[in-house]
Amino acid sequence: MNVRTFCLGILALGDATGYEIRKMVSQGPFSFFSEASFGSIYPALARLTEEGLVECREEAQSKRPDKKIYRLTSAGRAALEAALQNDPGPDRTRSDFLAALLFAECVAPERIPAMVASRIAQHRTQIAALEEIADDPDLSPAARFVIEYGLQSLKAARDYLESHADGLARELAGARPAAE
Amino acid sequence: MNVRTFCLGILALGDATGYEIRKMVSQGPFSFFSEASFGSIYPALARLTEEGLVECREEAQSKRPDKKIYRLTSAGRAALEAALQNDPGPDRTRSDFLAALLFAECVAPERIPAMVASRIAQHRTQIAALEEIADDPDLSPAARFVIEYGLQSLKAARDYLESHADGLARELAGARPAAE
DNA sequence: TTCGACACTATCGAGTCGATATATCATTCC
DNA sequence: GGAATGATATATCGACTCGATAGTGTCGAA
Repeated sequence: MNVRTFCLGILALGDATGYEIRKMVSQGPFSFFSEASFGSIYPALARLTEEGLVECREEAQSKRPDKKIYRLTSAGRAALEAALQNDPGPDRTRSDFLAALLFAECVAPERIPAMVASRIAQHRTQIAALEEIADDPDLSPAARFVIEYGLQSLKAARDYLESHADGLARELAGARPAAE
Repeated sequence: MNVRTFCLGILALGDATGYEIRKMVSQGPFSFFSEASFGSIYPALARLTEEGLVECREEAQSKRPDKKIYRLTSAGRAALEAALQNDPGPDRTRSDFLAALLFAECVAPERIPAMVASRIAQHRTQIAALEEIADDPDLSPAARFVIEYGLQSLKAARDYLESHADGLARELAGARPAAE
């Protein structure tokens, strides 16, 4: 799914500005499984407007810069439906942490325990943020499902780190006892 | 972590051709948390060679196209160590599936149960593939740790889908009973 | 009163993806 | 026997996306 389709989808949930779309992607219920920067959102919205899939009404505000509020057209809704027909590609996880672990093992193994500890903390923060979102009683069934899904896999990852960090440290230490 | 650093890291584990790097990224122990296409690997290797961080020896093969085997130089190893100093950014999961679920809810809710079912199948396949890799007794401690980590979070996701798919379907059906 | 956070727009260069091209051999299937 | 497929291996190109940056104004806090 490209940013284009993503914008269509978010606008299907309600009108929004580019700024709001960005906020949903980076903080809202979408935050843990998607990314999109202004550099892709604004051009996407511009092109979608050209093609008549979204409409834009400009709202001049006296106190702030103009708002451009985008709204899905019926052509846009049809395009979104079409895009949802083909089944979504596989999930892709990008983890610099795991990559760094593998590389560190052969370049700087002494750093590994600290890396794992720091990652556990990050996981806890992320879980807390998601749990806060999950508290909202107004979530739609699908939104709740998605958030719980993320929470479960995040917690599994955290639990794994917490219960196996020491084991890894021991193995690493054991493999190169001369280093100490 | 960019493809550049990624190549350095993989070469730290052993000499390789561009093709082999690609295979490790798309199939090996790296497959579930990283991606990189030829379009980024080859330019990265070329630049790394220019900069003296990797060396390339060409091996003319009679029956196949020439192999360009890349090897990390000591400068390359130093660069990798430096890159591993700054702690890795947060993990990012990109899930078109979850996005599609949220969008489908308001555009084509009747498709959701099929989408979930298809995703469960995909998860099982992915888990089986990872378990096969995990069977290798020669895995280094860190590699085993990384694979187990992936396996745990993948299984948690699968379990969640398996045990909550029906609930979601029921809620969806309940919310729009007139559709049936 | 200056500082930073927020709301809102937008662009640019560098990096990356996905498709495609080229070529040879091995295997498999009809 | 021959055709199709797929693995090994190289590499490029256009389109897309990221991350940084820039501008402009409000508001609250230090």
